[in-house]
Amino acid sequence: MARKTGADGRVTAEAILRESLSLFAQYGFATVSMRQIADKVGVQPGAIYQHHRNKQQLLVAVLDTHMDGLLKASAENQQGDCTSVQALERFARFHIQYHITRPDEVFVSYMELRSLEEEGYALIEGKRRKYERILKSILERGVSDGTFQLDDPHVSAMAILSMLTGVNTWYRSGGRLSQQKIEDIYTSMVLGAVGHRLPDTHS
Amino acid sequence: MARKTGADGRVTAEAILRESLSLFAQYGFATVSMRQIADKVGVQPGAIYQHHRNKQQLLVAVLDTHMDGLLKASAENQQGDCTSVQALERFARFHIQYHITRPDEVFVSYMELRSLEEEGYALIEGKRRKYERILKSILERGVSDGTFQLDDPHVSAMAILSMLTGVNTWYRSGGRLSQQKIEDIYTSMVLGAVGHRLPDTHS
DNA sequence: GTCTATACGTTGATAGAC
DNA sequence: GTCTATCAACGTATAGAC
Repeated sequence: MARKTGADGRVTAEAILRESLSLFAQYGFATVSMRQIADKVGVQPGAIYQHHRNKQQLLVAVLDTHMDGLLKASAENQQGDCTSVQALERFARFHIQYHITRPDEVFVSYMELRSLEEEGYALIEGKRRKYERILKSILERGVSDGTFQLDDPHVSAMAILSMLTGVNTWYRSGGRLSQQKIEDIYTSMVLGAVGHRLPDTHS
Repeated sequence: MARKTGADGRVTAEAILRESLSLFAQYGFATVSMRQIADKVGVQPGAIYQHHRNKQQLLVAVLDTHMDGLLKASAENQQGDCTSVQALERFARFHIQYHITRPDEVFVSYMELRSLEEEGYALIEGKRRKYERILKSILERGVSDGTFQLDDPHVSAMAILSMLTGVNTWYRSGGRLSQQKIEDIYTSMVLGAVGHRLPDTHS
């Protein structure tokens, strides 16, 4: 049969990433078939292989797109001079904002690390480490200028990231609390956890 | 061919749960086949259906076993009178100890919630909520007796649980830090996050 | 770039012998 | 309770026409 004339490759490419992300988030990478993705995009399964070598590379592309977006946005967020407390607060608010508004991307990025084979894992894990280092640097600065009290910047960074990213396990938009309020609570907890006191958020 | 004589059903049943857990942790529920499990156990695929109605019920059994163990151990840990600070510290140390020594169970319990169908999900989620409520109660007590400063016990409980459970994403036994030290660091961060100060853990 | 058609392995689950 | 044998459905990926 004839091919679909007038089809735009870039549109298809974007649709593949978008629908893959959505399906992976809903059912998990292992469960989703190339057929399902093709159906959602509106092409035949074989057409996906025009854009990605195989299913594994499709997953890598999805995760890599997310990590690049995160690193770029976080770099923009961290520019400008500020104290270590301000930097930590800014980081915490940024992280929550970015993650809370992208539940699918975040979910897939954390859940499907295990589905990555060696090469893709190294790529994504490298970018994740780069992001973690941003927070670790802030903590180290706060320790050396005496603002924060903590024993181990690396462990504290990991703990804080787990705590912040955890919002996504319970937050649903339109819930009891505004996004602003959630940011406030988490920021206050993060500052407390590193041994810094806010004047008083409890009133 | 003849059946394997002298086989003990209870031994097989335990082996199925044990090997399923291990395989689910390593490869993910969706990826693991009944054949793989049967191979590890040393039986034929059909034999598993003597113990579990289908693959889904096998997953439910694995997760339910974990949740029952967690709830039982946590109930034992929380008995006896103590202040709210002591209760929180005891909870934090318990949670880390329990989770850090059972990486597979914890990993599967968090990752495969999505693989549960309605009925099984309700069962497991109910037990998870029950566990969360233990921490929430401790926080509420600490707020009402003026020991903790926090705005929302529910959100704080979720944040603390994310932080504590997060140890499992980076901790590997035999690493740089002793388990005791890790407990100390996390406990100190938890107490800080709820607005309570330790004398000085930084020396 | 997209299509149809298809190769070919693997899946969950069942039937019936022992 | 375990075995062998088997089924129908579905998986990824490729080949070659248009």
